[in-house]
Amino acid sequence: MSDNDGGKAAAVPHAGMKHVPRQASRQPSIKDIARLARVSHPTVSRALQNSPLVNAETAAKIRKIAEDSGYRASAVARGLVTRHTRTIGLVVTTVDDPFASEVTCGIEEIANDHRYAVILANSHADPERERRVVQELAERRVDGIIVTSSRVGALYLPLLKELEVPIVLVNDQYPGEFVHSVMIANRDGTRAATEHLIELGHRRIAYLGDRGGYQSDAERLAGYKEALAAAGIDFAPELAAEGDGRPEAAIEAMDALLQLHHSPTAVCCYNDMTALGAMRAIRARGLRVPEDVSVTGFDDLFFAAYLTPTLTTVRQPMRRMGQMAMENLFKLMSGQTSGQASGQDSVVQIKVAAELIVRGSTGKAQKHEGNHA
Amino acid sequence: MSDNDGGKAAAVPHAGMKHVPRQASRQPSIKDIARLARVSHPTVSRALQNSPLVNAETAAKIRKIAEDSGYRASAVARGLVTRHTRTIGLVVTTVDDPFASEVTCGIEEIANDHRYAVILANSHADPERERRVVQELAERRVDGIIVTSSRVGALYLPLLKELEVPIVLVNDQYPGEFVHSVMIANRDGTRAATEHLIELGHRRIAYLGDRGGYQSDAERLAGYKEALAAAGIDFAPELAAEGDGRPEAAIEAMDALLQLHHSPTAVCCYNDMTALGAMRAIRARGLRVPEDVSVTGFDDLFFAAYLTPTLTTVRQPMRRMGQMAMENLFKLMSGQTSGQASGQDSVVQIKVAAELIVRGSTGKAQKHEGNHA
DNA sequence: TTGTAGGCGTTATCAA
DNA sequence: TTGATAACGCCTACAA
Repeated sequence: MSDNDGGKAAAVPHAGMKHVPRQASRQPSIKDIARLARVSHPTVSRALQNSPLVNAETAAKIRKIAEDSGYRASAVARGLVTRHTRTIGLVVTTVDDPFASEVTCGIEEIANDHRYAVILANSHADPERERRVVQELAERRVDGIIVTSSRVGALYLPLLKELEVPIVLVNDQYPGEFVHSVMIANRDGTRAATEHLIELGHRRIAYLGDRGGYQSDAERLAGYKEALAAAGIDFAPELAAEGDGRPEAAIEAMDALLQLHHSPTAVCCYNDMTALGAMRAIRARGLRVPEDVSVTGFDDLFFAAYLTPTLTTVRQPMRRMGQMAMENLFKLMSGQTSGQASGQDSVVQIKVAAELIVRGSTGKAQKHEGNHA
Repeated sequence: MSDNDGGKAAAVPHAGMKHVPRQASRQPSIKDIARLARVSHPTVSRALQNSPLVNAETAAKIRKIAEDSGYRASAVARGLVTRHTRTIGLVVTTVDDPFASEVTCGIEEIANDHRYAVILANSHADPERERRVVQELAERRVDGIIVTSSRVGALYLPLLKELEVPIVLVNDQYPGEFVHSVMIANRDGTRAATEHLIELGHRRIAYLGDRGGYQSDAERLAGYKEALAAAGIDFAPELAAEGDGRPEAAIEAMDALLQLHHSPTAVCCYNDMTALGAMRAIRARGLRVPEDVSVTGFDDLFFAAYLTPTLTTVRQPMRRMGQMAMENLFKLMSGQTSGQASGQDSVVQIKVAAELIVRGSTGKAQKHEGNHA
């Protein structure tokens, strides 16, 4: 008998049982069930997978026994032999960022539908840490990885090649054969927001960005510049400020803008969190939004419609983008297991449309405020 | 040779290689490394674990080879033999709830410090689904589970007994030997908030709760009632309304309160999201906060200090609570592996203090508004 | 200090 | 329809 425990399964702890309170008794294994049902373990395996090649009666009997004994097949053991874990890794800067948590929700939703588990890892926007967590995910043999707002960029390529795990990036991209992505139309978004401000008569418009060095920020800044250029307004470097994507830093940056000799009458923010800080800084100086300064955000987080005034912003379908990333990843994963060349020539880069939502934080420029310094 | 692949490791795919683009070549295994280093695989295992029982030179050589070949030990295989996965399961109602994401952050932080991975699962506040995801976590052989805002309550007990996995609940508790918890002092929190309103002269104070049936809500309602009773104010059932913990539902509920013949001059909300909706509803009727109606929240989410007016609320150290839950779980897990009776008589129920943060959304009651209907 | 042997709990591949 | 038997990749004795 090559059995591991010779019969002292959870159910029947005979032998040397002294008075051990609650022996950390193993969960029942497939062999325990097999013994109870008087069949071989492969049969149990088949029965539990509803294989047609097993007698209906014995299958029912087996399932009953398994049920009664609280048997739960070990995904660990299964993963070892099947070579896939039904697990994906998700790397976000930090989940307490509303953008990340919305995307995460979309991902989890689709993953869960397919009975995949999601391992969550925070990179804290630290490239080094990001690399480390990706490595750890690889050790855990995740079937795929999604990374949002990556900071690593080019550093990925060699790692990816090595990992041989499909990866999808959200709101970042890297021009390589291994990297697929889902991105919002950043440039279109801020261009639309800036055009809207221009239409309202603003000429002195600031851009309050993110110093994190994200591709998103570069693109949004570009969209802002495009709109200015199209309207014949010179880009004023002193009007391009930087926060870190969170309200606190935005306050400082906005305050500095307001202290400029010829301060802006409108500000196009990198995202809604930044806009939150900008609005606060504006009010702190006794100015009003939008009468004195108009503000636009980006993301359309849940609170945007609840602020006073409500926030004009560029909507990003975050949850949907998460879903798309996950669906995309599933495609890649199935393509890979089916022995296909892992989508070398089918790099998918999905671009999602951005939508300007006009609300109360933007208004007409004051007449008396000029257009040149 | 009992080797699995007879030498055709990732490095040397000889034999029948036709023109297969990129053979899904296995990641190198410990045996591959052993062969390359001309030692046995246990030696490799030891070297990689920095075991002192291996010659320093050979260890170095082995590590170099492992490094060069991109070897990453399989956590799956390791988990199978060590019987623990260095993985914990986290069940939240939904990660896009700011409270949940803050808690999640704290958990992930501590887990990551210990090189544990976190599997994220959303219950969507559905007891059935909650049970299902917990089962799945068990199949994946997580070493522990944390559940926030559980809806299952009593249903857990039998399941837990069966699972034999340590569990920690956040903001819910169940009086059983298997369930440990970290909770905020709900009752103290709303009592303090309500007392604050009473001190401001309010007598007609509403409570805007959560119909989800959470223990938190019951406790917060109790705290509100306590404060009223202490001040000799009768509890008016018509002033106890219910939302669902999100702004939209709160708008409706608040609006109904405002339509009461003798409407409230202040409202104590279940949480900040609810307060967000309440404030909007108040404004929608042309009333002002706090001049006409004062509002208090609960949680102190990031946006509370950025609203206009800023929100008076009960602070809950969410991230810290997540950390505590995780630290607690680690204690339970180590106690278990060390062969202890899994903490039967050491059920830990941590109660965290709530702190009232007074800001701008609460003000003195108007003189002309009476105190009885 | 190193190697041999065995087992962790599954699924897969054969025969029977 | 079922049962032996062999992996999967690692770790842990125990032996050398």
